[in-house]
Formats: sequence, structure tokens, C-alpha cells
Amino acid sequence: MLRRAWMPFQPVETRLDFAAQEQALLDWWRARGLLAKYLSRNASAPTRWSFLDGPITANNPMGVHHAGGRTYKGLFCRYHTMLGHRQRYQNGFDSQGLWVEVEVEKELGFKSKRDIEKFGIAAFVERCKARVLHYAGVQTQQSLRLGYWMDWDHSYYTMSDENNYCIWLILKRCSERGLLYKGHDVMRWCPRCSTGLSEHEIVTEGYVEVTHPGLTVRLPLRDHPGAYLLVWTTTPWTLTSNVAVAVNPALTYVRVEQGRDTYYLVRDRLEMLRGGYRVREELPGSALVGWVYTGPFDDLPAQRGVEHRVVPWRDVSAAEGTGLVHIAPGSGAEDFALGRDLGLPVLAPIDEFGIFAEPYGWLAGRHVYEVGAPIRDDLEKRGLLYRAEEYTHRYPVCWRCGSELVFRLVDEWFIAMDPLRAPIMAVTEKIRWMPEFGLERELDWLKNMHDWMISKKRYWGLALPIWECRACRSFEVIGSEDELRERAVEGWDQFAGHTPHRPWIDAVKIRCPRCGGPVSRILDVGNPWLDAGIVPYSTMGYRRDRAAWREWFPADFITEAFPGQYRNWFYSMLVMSKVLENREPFRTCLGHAMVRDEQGREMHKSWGNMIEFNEAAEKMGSDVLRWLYAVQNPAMNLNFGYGPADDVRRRFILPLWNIYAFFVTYAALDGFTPEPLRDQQVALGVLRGQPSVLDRWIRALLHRLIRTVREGLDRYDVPAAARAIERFVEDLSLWYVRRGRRRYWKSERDADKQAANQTLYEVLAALSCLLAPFVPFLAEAMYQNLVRSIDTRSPESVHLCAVPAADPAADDPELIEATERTRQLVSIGRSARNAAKVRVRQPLASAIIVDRSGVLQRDPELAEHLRDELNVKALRFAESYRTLGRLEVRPRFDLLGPKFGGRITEIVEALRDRGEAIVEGTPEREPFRLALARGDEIVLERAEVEVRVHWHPGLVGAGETGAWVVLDATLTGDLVREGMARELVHQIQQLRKEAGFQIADRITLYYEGDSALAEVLRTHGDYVLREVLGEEARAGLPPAGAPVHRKALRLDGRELTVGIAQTA
RNA sequence: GGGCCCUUAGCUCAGGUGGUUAGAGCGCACCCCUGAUAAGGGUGAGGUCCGUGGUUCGAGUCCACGAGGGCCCA
Repeated sequence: MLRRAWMPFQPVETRLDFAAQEQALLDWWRARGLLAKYLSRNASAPTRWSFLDGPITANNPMGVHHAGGRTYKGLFCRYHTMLGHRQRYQNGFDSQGLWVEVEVEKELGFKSKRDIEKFGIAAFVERCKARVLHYAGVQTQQSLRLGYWMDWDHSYYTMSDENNYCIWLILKRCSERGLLYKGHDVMRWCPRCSTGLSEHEIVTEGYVEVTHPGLTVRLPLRDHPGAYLLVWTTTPWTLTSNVAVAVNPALTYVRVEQGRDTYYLVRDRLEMLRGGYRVREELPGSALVGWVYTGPFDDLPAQRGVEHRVVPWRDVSAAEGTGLVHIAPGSGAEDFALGRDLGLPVLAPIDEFGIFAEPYGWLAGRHVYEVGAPIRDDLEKRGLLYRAEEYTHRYPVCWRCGSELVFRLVDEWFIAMDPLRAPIMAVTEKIRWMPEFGLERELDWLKNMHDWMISKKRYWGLALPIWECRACRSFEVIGSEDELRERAVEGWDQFAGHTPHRPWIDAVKIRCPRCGGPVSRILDVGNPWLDAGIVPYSTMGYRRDRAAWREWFPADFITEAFPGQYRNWFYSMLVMSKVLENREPFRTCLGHAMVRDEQGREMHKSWGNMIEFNEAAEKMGSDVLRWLYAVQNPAMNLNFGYGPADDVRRRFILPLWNIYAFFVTYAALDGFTPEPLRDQQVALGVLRGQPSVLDRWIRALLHRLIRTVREGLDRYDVPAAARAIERFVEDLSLWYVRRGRRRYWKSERDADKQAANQTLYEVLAALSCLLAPFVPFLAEAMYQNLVRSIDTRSPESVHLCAVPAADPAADDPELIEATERTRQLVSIGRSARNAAKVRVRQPLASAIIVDRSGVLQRDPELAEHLRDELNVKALRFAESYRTLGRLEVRPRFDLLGPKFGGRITEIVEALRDRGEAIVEGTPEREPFRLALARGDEIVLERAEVEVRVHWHPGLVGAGETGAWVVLDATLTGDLVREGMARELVHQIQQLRKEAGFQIADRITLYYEGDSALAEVLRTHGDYVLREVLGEEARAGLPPAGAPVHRKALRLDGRELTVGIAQTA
């Protein structure tokens, strides 16, 4: 066992189950009530930072894509907490709308709206509420598992009374300004959900490849027997409500003959014809306008009295079809607009379920999805079908249930956009959008946005506060619960005590101010983006206390996945904030892209590549998951999976943990007790005594890191901060710890060891604070063991600490550069060893270093690190390049370009020819003259050229930085023996490990081998024993039965056997 | 049809404000190290920076056109 008598730190497991540690920390946080302490930490702070959470749909367990967004949210909240800013910490649940209804319908096995009516709206709505509350609970637990600290007891729900009444308020404002109206329009309709879909909901992901019949139909012209118009359609069912055919007056059409028949179509689409034909005439589209034809379904009662004419329409193109467009104003949006302009009749063939109405004869009672083939057959039977083929195209489907959408004529409620468009755009420009193209996306959406349809003929949602009088057709918007109570003339008692939802609210009637009759609420519910859009008002107390609301509005920051939200949440907040306050609801919007699978494919449950959040958290751990998101450029899709997670663990988490474990192991052996931190601030303190070059270096790097991380997070750039931390950990591992290892395990307890321990201690302590917002579990584990264990006055949790402050005085650019140069020389030297095929464990006599920077001559400590890394007995420094290579002098284009412009090409030539001689003959730092080809002469500063070395063949070096290492690869007997001694040490260490000895255990060494081995032990025995903590070396093997671990080794081709035994 | 974005090594991605020798990780080859190492490290191979023109002394970077992909809108 380790000696633990005066050990302040708990031992650290290097093979740790991180997920299990996270679970333990969750319990520990809960037991100590740390979340509450965190939430109240800055309760009375003067500075506020207002984060506004976009509500998560509480309809299912959260996925790994939610975890990504929540990593960002939690990270910035934690960071601002550590900065001392007062916050609301409010999470939001999106709870109303069709998405919940659809899931509850599935639970109950419902097929259509009729089932809901039968079940009872009240019971159905209660089921919806219950589902939301259930999944809000699930998501809360999952969020905690992620390490997301919010005020979970005070999450907002969009179904709350306050949220709903707040929307009443804004709708009233809209109505007062004449922005709210009832529209009669043709729109996308889902026959299964029996509801229209607003533009927001026709998302691109909602388009799928569908194959439809592509029918070309011939329509007989009344006044030209045997002549037909050719029209093409992929929605045969709409032919039933055809009232016109549109042509582009500006396009050229043709009359063609096929046998005894004559056809008209646009000239550019002759390929639509089947079989041979003759073009008889070309005529402009305008010539066709006004022609009368027989409609495809004139026999249906609905078509009675409709006169079918050719009409002009500029939007007809020759890119597709026949250039003659079938117009059915009741079944298409553009058709409807055209029909309105031209005064065409509107036929509405289907009801809310997609069923054909009575006047459609043999089609009546049939579903729109099922009439394609019958209509085709009917047309064929009647000789109207010209040709038919399969046509595959992207077609919109209902984003909730997947049903194909159709166009349907409906009454819906709208907010007019035209008066708002320009002012909303002005508000949008005041916001800082990240990535920057977000601004353009939002403006583009606003530019193209039609009037916003806010009604839905459904059950679970905002009760639109519109009371419409059937008698006089006027309507009124109620702006609050109080107003409703005052205006109510019946039904208030049935409503009182219920939430403002259907069906209870529907009981309340008011008196019509115009005709005095009783008025009921329209039965529609609201678009769910109204619910989310109002939260900058509803959650900050806009209605109750305007002063308190101003404390938090506008929000400083929001962050959400950007695909979709420009037209959804961001958009709806902009609309509402424009109407209510005419200002921006948030100052900075960080959009992030989507989560894909490891291969970059979309994640789909049905593809089997979906990763559940719970599974990810337990398999990779929340910290790893969070770091995956932290280093990712948010504008790019993240390829998520266990492979990338493993990368993160190996590249970052494990090295960091190993450094931490290393420190604790040796600090424990030494009984090292760090000096307490000053002002309970975790950052690197004053260097004491004679700090080594390593300590000064890592201190400078740490303070640079602190600055980089803070600057990154201040401008909401997470990857900049996270990548800097990764680089720092790499530097810490690969240079500071690697070079400093002996300082920790040497047996002397000198000042250097104290400095090494104290420095590494403070670096790790500071790192734990810096890491806290990113990887809250890892950071806490380190902090508790390193800081809290020895200083009870320090904050109880790393998450209650302050962000470390960078000390500009700690920076040391020269040292950082010198160390960088040294490490380059190490790398060059290794390259040289590689080339010479001599392993690093074999000492060599010397290395020649050429280093123009001279840092190593100035700093013997760094030189010693280099010597040791290269494992040579001595370093020699060469001044001249000449014996080793050839110089090339190149202009610094960045400096000389602006100065000499086009003449720079002459300078390049002159330097190529004479540069080497001139530079060799001119003292460093002095300017020199350069004669150019045309006879004139210029003066160049030494800094204006760059000198590179091209090494003579066979020498190993690198010219890039003017640095070079040449090895003396001659091996003497002494060197070989020393190499063997090192090899022996290495193998004995292996043996110690295999035997399971503790690091501090002392041993007796037995050996048996040839004379060369004996010679090695004679000359280097002390060294070997010292390295392996041996008390003595005994020739010969120990008696049988003794507790000795033994092993046969090969050393430079020689065989030997060694044994080790623990000494008492 | 319009708008925006992207295209850099086999793969995934970095590469303010133009600077002549474009980087990392993974993968690959060779090698090394190892009492922080179920790990890690080094060296190396691998690139017409999507293409074509242009601006410039100089273009991965700026401009135009084109190709391919993505997103948004019609």
C-alpha cells in the first residue's frame, strides 16, 4: 500500500469508469444540495446575464441532438455564473400543439379527429397535459444526467395560463392594429390530422420522393371539332374541380396534327406528344385566350353551369408539362390566386378528412388518396386520356404523421405580414447573429413570408381568443382573463377553475357589441409557434410587473439548432416583439447545425443509426459527449458516435486524467501539502525560490490559456476555447510533465521538488476551474480532491468558484518561443536518430546544434533538456552554416511587396544569385546593399529577408527555422554498456510492474548472465540500482522457493535471467 | 426560377484583415518510448486547396463564370 499517513489527496484510479464516477458525483451533488447553492450564488449580484431558453418539446425522451444544444446552454450559464452574473436559469417545455396530439392519438389507437370527439375533448386534453408533464420529468432527469444545471423546479411550460393569456394580449394588439383577419384561402391540408399546415410547417424535411400518375389529358375545344387542348397534371383528383386552362400569352404555341386529331400545346414541349405528328401552325399564347373547351368532368353536378375557358397567366412556363396549365382554384394555391384575379368560380371538392363531397357524383364519399386510378380509368374510358406515365417528384407530407398533403379551401385566421415586414427586418438587423449568415437567412425568410396563419382546427393548444358573431359576422379579440370575465354573459361558471383550454373555454359566451346576440369563441386553437414566440414576455413577467420584466429583457443570449428556427422560434419572437415593444427580443443568437451519425448520415430510428441519449451518457459519459460538442464548429453538422467519442477520450480526457493521477500519486508519496490558494482564487500564484524553466513556462502558458478561454467564451466561441484547452493539456503532458517527471520521483525533498509539486498542483487546480463549464463532472472530481480536500475555506464545489483571472505579468513570450524552439530541435534530433537508426535509449557522444536564434546558448537549462531528450553526452554549437549546408536568402514578401511592388521579382533574382555571399559577409542585424539587374542598388534591412539552409547530403536537419541537429553516431564500448544498463533498467521496471510492486517498494536484484552483463553491472550497477529502487545486486539466482519474481531477458542479443524480491 | 452556404490529404475537419514551404486528428508505413501509460510519442508517405478566367509583385484567401453538394424560398 501507499504510505498514506500524511497524504492529503485521495488516490486516483487511472483505469477509471468515467460514467460511474459521473453517477457518483450526481449523488454527491444532490446530497449536498449544490444545485440550489449554485442557483442562489449570484442572487444579489448587480450585473445580470439573461439567457432565454427555447422550449424543448416535452413529448418524448430527449435525444443526443438535444444534448448538444443543452451542452451549449449549460456551458454559457455556468460560465456566467462563475463570472458572478445574476441569472434566471429557467428551462422551458414546449407543451401544446399537434405533435402532442398525434402521440396521444397513437397511444389511444385513434385514426382520425372523429375518434377524439367520441373520446371526449376534455379527457383527450387531459391526456395531452399528462403526457407533457410525464416527458418534462423524463427530460429533466436526463438533463441532470448531462450535467445541465437549471432551476428545474421553475421551468416554464407553454401550456401555462400565463403563457396563453400573454398570447391573448398580443393577439388583441394585432387586432387593434387591424393585423388580424379571417382569410378564405386554399392551403396545404393534412387529411389525416384534418388541419391546415402553415408555411412554417412545410419544412424541407417534410418533402419526400413520391411517385404519382402523370396524366396528359386532352380537352375538346367547343368550336373546333376534333381539336383538343393538351394539359398535364400529377394530381388527377384536382381535375374534378377544373374551371379553366391557362396559357402564357407571350409563349409560342403550335397546332399539330396526329391522324384525324388536332392538338394545341406550347412549341417547346413537343416531346410530350406520342407518335408521329405534323406541326400545322405556330401561334402566340394570346391567340388561344378566350377559347371555350369542355371540362374533364363536366357531368359532375358540381360542374353544372361552369364555363371553361382558356385564360392568360404570365407564370405559365414551358419547362414542364404542355404549356397549358389546368386551373382548379379550389385545389391549388396559385390557382386560387389566379382565380381571384380573374373572377373564376371556386370548386371545393373535398372535406376536412379528404372525402369527396356530394356534388361529385360517383366520386362522392371516396377518399382523395384513393381516386387516382379510378379517375385515370374513367378518363381513358371517355377518350380524354392522351398519355399516362409514372412521375416521381418531391412532394410535401405532413411533418407529424407523414400523410401526403393536399390543397383545400378553408377559412383560417391570419396575421397580416406586409405592415410588419420592414419594421421586423429593422429589428432583426440589431441582433448579433452567429454564424453571421443567420442574419441573411432571417431577412430572406422575412422578405418572403406570407401572412402568418395562426389557426388550427384541433383540440390541444392555445384557445384563440377570438369571439366571432354568427349573426353579424363581426369578431372581437379578448385580451385577458379579466376582460373575459367582465364580458362573459354565460358559461363562466363552467369555465372558472379550468385552464384556458378547450373544451372549458368554449363554454364562455359574450354579447355581440354590434347586434347584441350571444357570441361563441371560434373553435380553432393556435399555432404552437405563437406559444414559443411569446416567452420573452410571458416568462419574464411582462403582464404582471413591467419593471421586473425590464430587468431581464431583452435576453442577452439564445442558442438553438438553426435549421428550422429562422422560420420558427426566431421568427415568431421577432414578430411578437415587434408588435409589443418594437425592439429586439434577444441580443445574440448562436445557431448550431445538426447532429449526424459517425458517417455523416442523418440519424433515423428506422435506419438503426440513432443513438439514445441515455445510452450515450452511460457508454461514453456526459463529459465526453459534451466535449464532442465543445470542440465542434457549431456551423457544421456534427458527426456523432462512439468512434469520435473514443477519440475525445484518448486525445483529451485520458491524458488529462493521467496527469492528474500522476500528480496525486507522487504528491501522496511525498506527503506534499500545497500552499493554500490566495484569495480562494484558483490560478497560478507567485513563483518561489528559483523556479525552473519548466515552471516559468507552464505558468506563462496557463495564463495565456485563461485569457484565450475567457475571450472565446465572451464572444460565444466555444471551440476556440475548447481547442485552446486541448492544446494546453497536450503541452502540459508532452513537455512539462514529460521533462519534469524526475523532479517528482527523485528522493531528495529539495526546493525544486517543492516548486514542481506546487506548480503542477496550481495548474491542475486552475484547470479544474477552467474546465468546469465544459466538463462539469471531471472538473468537480479534480477540484474536490485537489482543492477542497485541503482547504475547507475554498468554495464547496468547483461550480461555485470564480473564473480564474489571467495575470498579464505571467506572460513570457521569449521563454515560450525559446521552449518552442527547443522542442523543434528535439524533433529534428529525433529525425536524425531515425535516419541514423539508433534508438533513443542508446546514449551517443554528442550532437552538433546549429541554431540561429541562440536560445540554447543563452539558456543552459533548456539546453540541458535538449541534451537529455536527445540522450547525448554533450551538445556542441556550430556557428557557421557553411560546413553543413548552403544558404538561401529569400525576400520577406509581406514586407518588401508593399515597399517595392513589381520590382520584387528583380530582388528575388538578385538575392538568389548573391544573397548567400552578402548575408555571410554582413554582421547579423545590419542592413546590406543589393545591386539589381538594371544597375540600381537598394538597401535591405536584415529583417526583410529570410535565411534558409539547405543541408548537405547525408546530414540530418531541418532548414525551416534555421535550426539543425547533427549526431555523432559513433558507438564506443562505454556508450554501448551504458545503453545496456538503460535497457536493463527498463526491463527490470517492466518486471516490477508485472510483479505488482508498488512504486515505492524497494527490492533486491538477482542476476545471472554472461560476462558482458557482469561488466555492465560492475560499471553501471549503482545507476541501475538507483533507478529500480534496488538495495543490492546479487550475482546468481536466489534459492528455490524464495518469493522472487524472475524472468529470462534478452539484452543486445545476450541472454540473462534476473530476479527481484521485495526487501522487508 | 431566386437567395444563402459549402467544396482543402484516403476519411473528418482547422486555416482573422491576400505574403510565395497549407496544418491537425483518424487511417497508413517505419520506428521509438514507457513507474502518469489497458496508454503515449517520433519520423515519414500522402494535397493541380472543385474547375476556368480575372485583379495583384503575390490568391486556399478577393472578383467573375462554371461544376458538384447542402439549406432556404418560389
